[in-house]
Amino acid sequence: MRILQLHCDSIEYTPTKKEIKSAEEIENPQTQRLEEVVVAFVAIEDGDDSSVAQNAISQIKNSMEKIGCKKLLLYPYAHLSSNLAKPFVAIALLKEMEDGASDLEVSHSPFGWTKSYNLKVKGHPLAESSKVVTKDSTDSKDTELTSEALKGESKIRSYWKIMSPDGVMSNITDFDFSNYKKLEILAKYESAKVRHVDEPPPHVALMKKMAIADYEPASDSGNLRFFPNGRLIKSLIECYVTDRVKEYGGNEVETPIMYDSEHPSMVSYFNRFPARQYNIDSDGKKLFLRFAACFGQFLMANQFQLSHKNLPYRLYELTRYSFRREQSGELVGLRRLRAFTMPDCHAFCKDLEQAADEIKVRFDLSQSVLHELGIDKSDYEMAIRFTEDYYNENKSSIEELVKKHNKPVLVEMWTEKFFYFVLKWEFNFIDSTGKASALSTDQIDVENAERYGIEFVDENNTAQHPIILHNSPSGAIERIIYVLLEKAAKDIKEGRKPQYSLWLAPTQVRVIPLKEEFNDFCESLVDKISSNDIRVDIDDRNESIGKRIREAEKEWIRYILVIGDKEANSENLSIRDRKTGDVRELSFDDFLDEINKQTKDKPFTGLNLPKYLSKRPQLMV
RNA sequence: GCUUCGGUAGCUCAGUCUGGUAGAGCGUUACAUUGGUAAUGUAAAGGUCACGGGUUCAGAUCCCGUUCGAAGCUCCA
Repeated sequence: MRILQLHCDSIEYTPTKKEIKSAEEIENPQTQRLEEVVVAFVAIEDGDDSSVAQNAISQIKNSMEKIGCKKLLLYPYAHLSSNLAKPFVAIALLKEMEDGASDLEVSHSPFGWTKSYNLKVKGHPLAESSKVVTKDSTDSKDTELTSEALKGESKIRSYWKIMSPDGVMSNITDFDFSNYKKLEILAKYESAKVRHVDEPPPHVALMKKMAIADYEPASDSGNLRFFPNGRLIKSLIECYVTDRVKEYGGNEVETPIMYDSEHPSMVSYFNRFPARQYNIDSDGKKLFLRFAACFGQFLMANQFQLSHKNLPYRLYELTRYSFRREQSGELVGLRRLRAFTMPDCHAFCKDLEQAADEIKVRFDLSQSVLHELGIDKSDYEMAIRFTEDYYNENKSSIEELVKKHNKPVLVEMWTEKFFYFVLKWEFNFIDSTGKASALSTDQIDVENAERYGIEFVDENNTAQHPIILHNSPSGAIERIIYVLLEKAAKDIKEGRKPQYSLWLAPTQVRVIPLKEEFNDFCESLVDKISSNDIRVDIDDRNESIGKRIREAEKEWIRYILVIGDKEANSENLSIRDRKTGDVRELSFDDFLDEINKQTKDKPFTGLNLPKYLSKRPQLMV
């Protein structure tokens, strides 16, 4: 950071025009005049951080004390350096310096504007000085860039409670958890931050063994690859969630995966929520990979002409991918990734009342989607967080959500609004190692409509900012697969057969010819079955019948048809049902019915592997 | 990101403490076998012991660094 400090009789400056896109918004670009003031021209350089800003402001304050001046103007002045920091960093640090001098009469001239100015510098020896403050010259115990938002977060004050379905709140220490063990884990996990695990989560081995997904060493950590089985499962889940959101009223859109971090909306957002994101330098443009679908949808909604009659209006996108550069130590299998697929549905509502109605609809949608994916209420615990003010004014609508869940929920009450939302709920899956992971979530956002300039015209023909809800009905798709695999691992551990929901099974029916001479018969049988939208394959390998059945079992294939003389000459099919382990006789049509009943209302896609096992490479053991 | 532990055949792992010819099972390939509801038999191929450096007559083994993974911490808009 470079500073030119001048003790002036007076300064007069006039903002004339914005120099960069991310220039600070100002109310009135009028001429400002200050008298008996220290003007600090400041250039914030690449690499400067919070510690540099603190150091700089304390040096300025020191010298001001010497000359006995109480008035400070921070004047962002790019021309002192050729190695400037990114604007959003600069704005944050400037703000931090201003806050650090709140005991003085302090102000700053607008950032990012061309200004004309006129100043009269005093004639005493200490009137002019320059300073260079760098990280090296600063005691750098805090090397991370700490913005106001991050510092604010550590200062957040909140109270943890448990709310029963009847709306009664109790302290965590008073609540009887004996019937709610998982809620107790969540409560301890969140509030006391108690975590101890000494084994890797079992889904990591399963995702490889079942040839679903694996780490890709040639990429960055947390960027997985999905094998044909995994792609098929993921694709079906993606389709299903999208279908359900569209049915609810979401309009699917597609937006870019990278954004300009110097775009004004981003600057303001980053200033509030500095992210760990992937950055890309492209021809001098500072791009970042999106970490949510919010930007794309908000920037799009900004262009829409909205009337109160259009609301609630719902936009939806399934991001493949969202990127978050999570700390390397936090990445695990399919639970926590750096690149993940996230359904994200925003509802623009005209006021808090409409938002409270809308959030109920989405709450039901989320529970229903999870249920159909194979995740029941008993598998997750609900947490709800809100500001004290929101609670006092909307008590009954909060209680209604808790009542819908019909189990006690973890409550976090914030004394102030720290984030952009006033309420947030989420469903947390607790795995066998006691780790909590959020699945579905919804938020009531009262800030971003203004930040992104989203407006609707109300009944009185006045422009207003809508309230925005942020719902992911399922949470990340990878995380859904993680939950399904963790549940399967639990089944294995407790002696039950793990299984896929039939609509998600990579192979639904396997046909095994007893001898080569039945291959033709099997071929036509398989064609007949697959023409009814069923994923069926043929194990034509030269292996014993026992071995081929065993391998089908290991792949969790629900139905096995062994074809020999008896079957080739029979009207009926002999079906080995893995669920029971028995062999049943069924007519072809009854068999189709049985399958269709289980896959009804679910998306279908064809077999994603070679039809013949003899043509299939082994991907994983 | 920090601390700790780990990386040996395609996979799962022994061997490392105590330095001296690279091991097993599964899988793969070939041949035989044509089966009746959870593993047919025989044989073969397959390894710069993660990468780079050091100590030593000699390093998978001991030491240092890097990288990837795991657990804990921190974090999760």
